[in-house]
Amino acid sequence: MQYWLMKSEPGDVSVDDALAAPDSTVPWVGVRNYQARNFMRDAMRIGDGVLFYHSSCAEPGIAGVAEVASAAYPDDTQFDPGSAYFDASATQEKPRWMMVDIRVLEKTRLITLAELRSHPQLEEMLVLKRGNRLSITPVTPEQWRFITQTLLISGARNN
DNA sequence: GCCAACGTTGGC
DNA sequence: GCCAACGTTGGC
Repeated sequence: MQYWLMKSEPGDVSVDDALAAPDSTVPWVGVRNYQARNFMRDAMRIGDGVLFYHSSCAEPGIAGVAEVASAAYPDDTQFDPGSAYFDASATQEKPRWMMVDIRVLEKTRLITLAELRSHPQLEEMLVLKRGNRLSITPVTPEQWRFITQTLLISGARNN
């Protein structure tokens, strides 16, 4: 069992959008970065924990808890010339980009970037590192526990 | 919209 | 394989 943080632009796919989908599950379309793809293709397992992060928006932060709901499979938008995610060098025989399905388990209070940065326990989180641009990053068990237990459960009483 | 930081591309 | 130029990310 591993843990991940996955960024999505809420104007594209938000936690609410995922919850509105059948089985609260959405395909993680559009990853076009090799490192992020490799995480999905090589390291993710069904049932892994996912922090659903809203990025490139007014209030960036963790907005939900989710899980990996499928093995990796080809992202069909790479084959679609009409898609913003089209990749001319990908073929059906040799797909370049993969994705997994993500099932949202719970919409949480928004844990903002500023709040995440305020906790020394989280200072090693990759998503908080200077210049980080990876849309998928591993989360340690300790970080996962701190966020899902301390911030979301204990913290929920204060909200 | 700005811009720092990083990833990718492509000429050599 | 180097590295400059370019494109993208994403917070502010």
